[in-house]
Amino acid sequence: MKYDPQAIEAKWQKHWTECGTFRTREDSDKQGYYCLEMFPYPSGNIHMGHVRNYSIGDVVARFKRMQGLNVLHPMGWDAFGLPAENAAIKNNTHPAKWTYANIDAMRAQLQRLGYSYDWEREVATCDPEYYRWEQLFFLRFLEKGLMYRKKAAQNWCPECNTVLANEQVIDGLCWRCDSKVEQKELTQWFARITDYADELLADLDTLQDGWPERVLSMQRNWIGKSIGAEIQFPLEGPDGKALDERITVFTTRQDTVFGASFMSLAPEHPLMERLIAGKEQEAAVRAFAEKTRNMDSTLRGSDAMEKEGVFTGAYCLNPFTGKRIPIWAANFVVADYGTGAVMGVPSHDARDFDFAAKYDLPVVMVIKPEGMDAIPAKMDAVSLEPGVMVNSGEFDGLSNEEGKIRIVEWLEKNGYGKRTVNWRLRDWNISRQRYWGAPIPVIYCDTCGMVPEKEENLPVRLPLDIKTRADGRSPLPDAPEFYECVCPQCGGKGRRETDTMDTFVESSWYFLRYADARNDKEPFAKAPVKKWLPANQYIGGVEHAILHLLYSRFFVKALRDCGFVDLDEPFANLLTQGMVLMDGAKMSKSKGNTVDPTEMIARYGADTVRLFCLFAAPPERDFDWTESGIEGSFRFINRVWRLAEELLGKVPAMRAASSTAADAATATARELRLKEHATIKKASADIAQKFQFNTAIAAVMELVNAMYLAKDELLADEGGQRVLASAFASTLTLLSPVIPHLCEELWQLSGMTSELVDEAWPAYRDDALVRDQVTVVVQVNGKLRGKIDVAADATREAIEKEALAEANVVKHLEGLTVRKVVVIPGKLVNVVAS
RNA sequence: GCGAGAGUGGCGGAAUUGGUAGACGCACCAGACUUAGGAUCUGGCGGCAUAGCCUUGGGGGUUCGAGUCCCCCCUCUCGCACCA
Repeated sequence: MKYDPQAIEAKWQKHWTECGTFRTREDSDKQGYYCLEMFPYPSGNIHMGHVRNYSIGDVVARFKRMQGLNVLHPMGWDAFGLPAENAAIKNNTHPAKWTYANIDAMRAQLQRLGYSYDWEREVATCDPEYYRWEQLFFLRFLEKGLMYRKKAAQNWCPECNTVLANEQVIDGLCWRCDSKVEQKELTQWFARITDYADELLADLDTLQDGWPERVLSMQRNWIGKSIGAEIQFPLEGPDGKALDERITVFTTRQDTVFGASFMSLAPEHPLMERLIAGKEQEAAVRAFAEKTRNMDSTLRGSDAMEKEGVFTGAYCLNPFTGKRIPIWAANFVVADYGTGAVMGVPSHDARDFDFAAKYDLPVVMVIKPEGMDAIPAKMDAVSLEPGVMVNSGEFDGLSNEEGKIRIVEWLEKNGYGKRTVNWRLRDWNISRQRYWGAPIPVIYCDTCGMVPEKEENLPVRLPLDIKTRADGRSPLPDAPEFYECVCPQCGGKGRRETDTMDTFVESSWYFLRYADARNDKEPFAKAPVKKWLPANQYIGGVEHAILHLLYSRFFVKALRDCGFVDLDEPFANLLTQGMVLMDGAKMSKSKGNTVDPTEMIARYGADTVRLFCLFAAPPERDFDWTESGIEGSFRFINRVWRLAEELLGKVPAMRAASSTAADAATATARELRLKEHATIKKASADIAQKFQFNTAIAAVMELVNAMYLAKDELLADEGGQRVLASAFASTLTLLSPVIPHLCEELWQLSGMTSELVDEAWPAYRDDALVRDQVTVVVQVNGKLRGKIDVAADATREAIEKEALAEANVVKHLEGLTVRKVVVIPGKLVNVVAS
């Protein structure tokens, strides 16, 4: 009988659906296990990246199930977002229609792969039954001050016609369409993620064991905590005395403050106008500021940009010494980091050193490196070494680390500054000027100002009977049927907010909704969330290392503080799977190097596609899709199929349980039985400890190879047949999470009345792993010279004696004196001789 | 510059954590079966001057023994960055 994956897979998929095999039981007394994969954007077609992601997840889910856990394995759709709108415009349809059709198509594709999802918990974020809860969260966040509106320069993508969060601007370009991002002054809604900066950073330590170091480090970088001080430099008045007005700088090197020889301000600094007004430098500074402003933002942030500055004509005073310090406008000072002002210490900062050299500013050493005798009169290079404070008045002689603390104490005592922490993280702009998103539930009223929508009026529905605009701009501001409303406060005429929420808001909590997906009274009840979260395993691409994974962590903490959950972190363990490449490059439509999973399934079946995705490389690494590679996986599956056919015809004992030592009477039978148990041991460890599916599969391949070699001999007697049957049953069990359809079919053909999905994961028997003879390798001075077979329980002395007698060993010892013999029983002997 | 990860056959990748380097698969070669083989089965397959020698990016070191541990260097990938 030919292996017919299409028929087999259809049969079992139908069976699983009809029996509700993968429906998660809330009433089970088994321990729960939440296996979560990043939900897809419903583009209409799954790609190989999805197949890889979800195949990994499915093996984990099925494996944990077989280990006796009650598994929650849900799937849903990240269904709002721009592509739907763009596609709708292009194809003259509606985003909702397009999206729901895509969801249907992709659901069918995922089902065709045989994934063990509980489809009854499916969520689509564009469903009002989903986003109504998000609007509720928004209102509660608003109440708590975690959402707020502010006017500021924002990242604006002219192509997408919307603002972008900082996290969505990559090298000055839009993350989605690669257009150059512009700055635009707008009033926008922000989530106060910076309130959680400290906790988001600190809690990364609790994820140390479960998350990849790479992701932790990326998040640390992004949050960007730096500890230092704010120092206030009074401006110099016309009489040379200090004014009340001060320039505040942020520095991490307050210990070098005595070496400050210039002050540099961002050209956009708010004090700038005042400083230059009426001075002879005024025109020059203006021109410089203009030039800097017009500079390409990507160029301004690059190494290539020349560091330039212009003297403003104004001075400030060092609060420690009263020394005059010239104030410069400098193009390298970033207006929105720190305070937009930097004290220039050329002696101990590389950039300041270059700047001082260029404009001939003084360079004074204030930190003398350890081991240096005299303070050099002139510094010809920057010094970044730790050391002892010099030229620093009362602080002379302190180590610079001690100095940091003492300087801060002085600042705080004298009112010239304080210890401070500066963050790179900025609040999350969640407003989007697009149509296909969740409406922000607030109303603007001429009398009352901004008024939150009443909770009982949720959801604020996104109107579906509305035509999208050809230019991509949101139709909502032109849709009175949407924005015209009654002010919830005064009953007067109100106007709804027409911005929608960033789709990353939806994906920041979908994993909570899965725990209680059909609840229509509240976003989720507390009990199921407590039961299932944090998710035991989260699996997805590393491209979300910052965006989605940081937002979700923030969201959970904010929900916790609003009383919705009792949870600090959403994902206990994270696996970031590698990309699927083709000819060394990421598969992409523009490069034309894609492989369509649907086509591969039609040709080989889902099991083969799953097998190849898992076997080709360890999950976290990228792998190259190759035609011959998937052929190899198909060949292996056929090999298992043929082996089954052969055994089914000849082995009456296929139904037998695990073979016994008595069955394994011959050497070949003993070897195969040992191999069976060794394979169980290795495959279990590879999957359980490291999700190394590739080596687990390789081990089973070895077992199959061994069965091929042994079968003719073992088929001869009943004991041998039982050993074969047992090994084959183990093969099916071990492979079932990877290629479930084939295994289930062969299990049934073997006469089993149970189903493999309900079988327990096999356990190996220690006694089956015991050998009476073992091979020990013999080295002479670390070089392999021979092998000996000895009894497994042979003494060290016996092994040593045997080793020294081995012919090739004897030859290599000729003329040498044995100095030492290292014996590792069961492994090797190393004869040290000279 | 800072941070993280990685460098092993023609290729994807293994190596029980200091103990036979190259499991398993791909590609390739040979044999068997066959009317046929792009099917299947069996075997071979790092390199070389082949009783042996060399070999895990390069160079040192520790050790009876190093892909694995330590030091120095090189290359690549990713993230952050005139960040004060």
